[in-house]
Amino acid sequence: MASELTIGRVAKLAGVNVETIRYYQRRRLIAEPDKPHMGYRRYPSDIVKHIRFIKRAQALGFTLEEIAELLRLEEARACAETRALAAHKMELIDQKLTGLAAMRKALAGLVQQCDRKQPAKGCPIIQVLEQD
Amino acid sequence: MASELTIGRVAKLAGVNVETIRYYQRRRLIAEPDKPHMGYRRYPSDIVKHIRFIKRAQALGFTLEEIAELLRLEEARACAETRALAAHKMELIDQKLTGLAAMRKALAGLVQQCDRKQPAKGCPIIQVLEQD
DNA sequence: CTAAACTCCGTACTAGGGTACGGAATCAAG
DNA sequence: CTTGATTCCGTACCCTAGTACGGAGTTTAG
Repeated sequence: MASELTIGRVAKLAGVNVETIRYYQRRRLIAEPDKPHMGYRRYPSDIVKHIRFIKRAQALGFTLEEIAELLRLEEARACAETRALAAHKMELIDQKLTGLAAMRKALAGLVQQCDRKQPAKGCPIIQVLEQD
Repeated sequence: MASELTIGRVAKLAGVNVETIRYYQRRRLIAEPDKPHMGYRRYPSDIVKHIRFIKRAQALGFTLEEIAELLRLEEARACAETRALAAHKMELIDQKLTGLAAMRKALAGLVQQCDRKQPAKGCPIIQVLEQD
């Protein structure tokens, strides 16, 4: 393992854009390989797992900044902190869920009113938006 | 009604920043008053309702672009299209709700695993993120 | 009348997560 | 060896919804 890959091969293997890898390096989410072999980077194949880690964490709702923190915690084997980060993220997701559910309910009510309304009484949705 | 207001008074009455009003003008969400009286805009007091309309629509999850559309539909008294816009927005919200609920569930599972795990078996959250 | 407050305008900046561009150098295939 | 693909780098740009800035002109209160 740890054979040497070019950035393009890493990108293909990880399913991301080359630019994304360069971006993650700038954000310090992944290390830049030490020896720019004749000016070109060579990556250990582990880097692909690393990128997949990032993508999985994103799918769980973490931002890149939080993922940087997760990676530090991984290194430190700090399970308690990791748990706390996940729990905190869960709370934020709960808040978003609550807000969206309220929006959904309000919209559903308006759409229903539209379907029940007597013609020539004006659009109920517009009326609600216009109300004082 | 329709007394003349300065931009600052409009902002205060509508509860937004002066810059926000200028921004809405650039986005063509609100009309720029015709007579820049000595270089200064004068707004009819109706504009305040108009801005509140925008803010209410935002609270329902509409983007400014969609709100521009809503305003056109208001003018056209096009209730059917308005209903369609609201229904579409509701679908998008449903999609977001589904995605967030999945995230929440995954995170909740991971946090629970953390609480049940035997020490020295590694952090379950990290393990899931690392998995192949 | 003077000073403070307000308004004008265009432009730049914020967050988040990348994508696109362009010229130079280098690598790989035929 | 030549051609085309890849890589390098920095910088600019995309989206959304504003906010901030700075200098000049104007209005209003004291």
